[in-house]
Amino acid sequence: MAIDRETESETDPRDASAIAPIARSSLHEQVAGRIRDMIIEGRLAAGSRINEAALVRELGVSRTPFREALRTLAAENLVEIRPSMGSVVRKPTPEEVFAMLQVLAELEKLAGRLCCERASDADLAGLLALHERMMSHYARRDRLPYYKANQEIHSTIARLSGNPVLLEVQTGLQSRLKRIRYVGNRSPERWAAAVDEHEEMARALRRRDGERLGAVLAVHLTRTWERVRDVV
Amino acid sequence: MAIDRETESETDPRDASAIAPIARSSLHEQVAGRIRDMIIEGRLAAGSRINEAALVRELGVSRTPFREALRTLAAENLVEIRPSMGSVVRKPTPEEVFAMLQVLAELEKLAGRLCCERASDADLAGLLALHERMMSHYARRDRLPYYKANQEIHSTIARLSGNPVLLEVQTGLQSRLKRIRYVGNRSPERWAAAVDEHEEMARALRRRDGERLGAVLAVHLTRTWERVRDVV
DNA sequence: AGTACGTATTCTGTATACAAAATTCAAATC
DNA sequence: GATTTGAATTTTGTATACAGAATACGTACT
Repeated sequence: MAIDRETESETDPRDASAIAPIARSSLHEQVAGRIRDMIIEGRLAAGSRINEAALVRELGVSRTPFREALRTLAAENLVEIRPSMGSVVRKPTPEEVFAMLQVLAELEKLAGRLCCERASDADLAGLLALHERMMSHYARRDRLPYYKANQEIHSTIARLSGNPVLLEVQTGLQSRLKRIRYVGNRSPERWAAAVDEHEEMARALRRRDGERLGAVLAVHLTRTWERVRDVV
Repeated sequence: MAIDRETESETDPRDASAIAPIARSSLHEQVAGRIRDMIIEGRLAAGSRINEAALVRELGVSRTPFREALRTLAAENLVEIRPSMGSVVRKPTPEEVFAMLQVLAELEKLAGRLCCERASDADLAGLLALHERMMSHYARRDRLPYYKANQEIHSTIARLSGNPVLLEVQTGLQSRLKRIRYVGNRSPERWAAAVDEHEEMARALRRRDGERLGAVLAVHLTRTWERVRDVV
C-alpha cells in the first residue's frame, strides 16, 4: 500500500475564514505517522527488527525519507537504532513502564491543579462533556471509543493547564504507553475501577478543586500501573 | 573544520576488562552533537536560519547525515524544520521557558524525594562531594566550572531517583535551557542566592529529607525563572 | 516611484548509487 | 559433532543526482 501523495496536505475548504497556514506534510512525516500506527496496532511487534527494505517497498517511498522518519521515532523513544545493525521496535521494560507512569502521575497532578486554576468555564464544560461521552461509551462497553475518549480527556487536561511543555511531555509519554494501554486493562473489574476514578475526577473538576483533581489523577495513574503490570 | 572519521568510535584500549559494547557513533550522531554545541555556544543564534550548504561544507559531510541530524534536533525541540522552507534554531518564548522550568520544578521535586529514599549512602556522599566542589568553584567565582558542576548536580539527583524516564525528560529540558542558563544568571547577587539555595539542598540531602529536598529544588527552579526571565 | 508579474537562481525533498559493514552459510579443521 | 574460517549475500551508511518548490531579482506596467 503506497502512500498517496495527492490527497494529503490540501487546504480544508470548510474553514475558509480561519486563515491558519495550511499544514504541509512531507513524506517522512507521513511515513513516521504510519510506522507509529503500525507499532501501536502491533503490526510491528515490540522488540522486532524493522525490515527497512520491506517497509520501504510496502510504503512506496525511498530509503531517504524512511530513514529520516526512523530518526524521528528514535528521538521519541519508540524505536532504537543500533548503528550499522538495524533498528528495532523498542520494548519498554516493566521498570520503564512504571517509570513513565510515575512521571505522568506527577505531571498530571500539576496539570490538574493548573487546569482548575486557569481553564475557562467553557473549556471545563467541554471537558465534562467529553467525560459524559466517555461514560456513555462505557455504558455500552464500547472499548475503542472509550479508549479514545479517555486519551482525549487526559490530553485535554494537559492542554488546559496552559503549559505547552507539560502537554508536549505528556503527549510523548502517552504515545509510548499507547500500545501497552491498548492491550492492557482487559478485565471488567479493572475497567470499572478506572471508570470510578474518572467519576471522581469529574466531581473534582465540577468544583474546580485542583488539589483534589491532581490527587485523583495521581492515584489513577498509580492504579493504571497495577492494571497494566501483567502485560509488560 | 571537517569531522575526522578515523579517530572517533574506536575501541578504547584502556578498559579492555570492562566489556561494555563499544559506543559506535555514526556521522549523523556526531553532526547532531556538533550542531547542538553550536546552538549552546551561540554560534548558531536562536531564531536564525540554518544554512545547510554552508554547514555541510564546514563539517565535511554530505547532506544525508546532516539532514538526519537536523531531524533528531527537531525532535528534541532545538530546531524547527519548516517543510520546504528551511530550518531555524528554535527560540523559546518567555512563556515556554517558564513552562519548562515549571515542569522541571515538578520533576525535580519528585526526583529529590526518590533520591533521598533510594540512593545509597555512597551515592549520596558522591553527590555531596560534587556540591562541595561546586562551592569551591564559587569561592573562586569560577563561572564555567561552577556552571558545569551545577548541571551535574541536578542530573545526578535525577539519576539517583532511579527513574530512567525522569532522567531522560529532565535531560531533554536541561538541554533546551542550556543556552538560556548560559547567558543568564549574571549578577553577583543572583549567583549568591542560587548558591544559598544549593546549600539548603545539601543540608536536606545530609538528613535524607526527601520532602525538604524536593521543596527546595522546586523553589530553586522558581527562582531560576526570576533569574533568567530578562534574558529571554 | 511603486506595484505586479515572470524568469533566474537557490534551496529543499526524494530517489538512487555506491562503499563499507554486518550477517549468513558452508566448507574445513580440530 | 562442535568450532572456526572465509567467501557470498544482505543490510546499512553516506554521497550524489535530479525534480520541484521557494526565493530573489529584474522588467514592464500603471
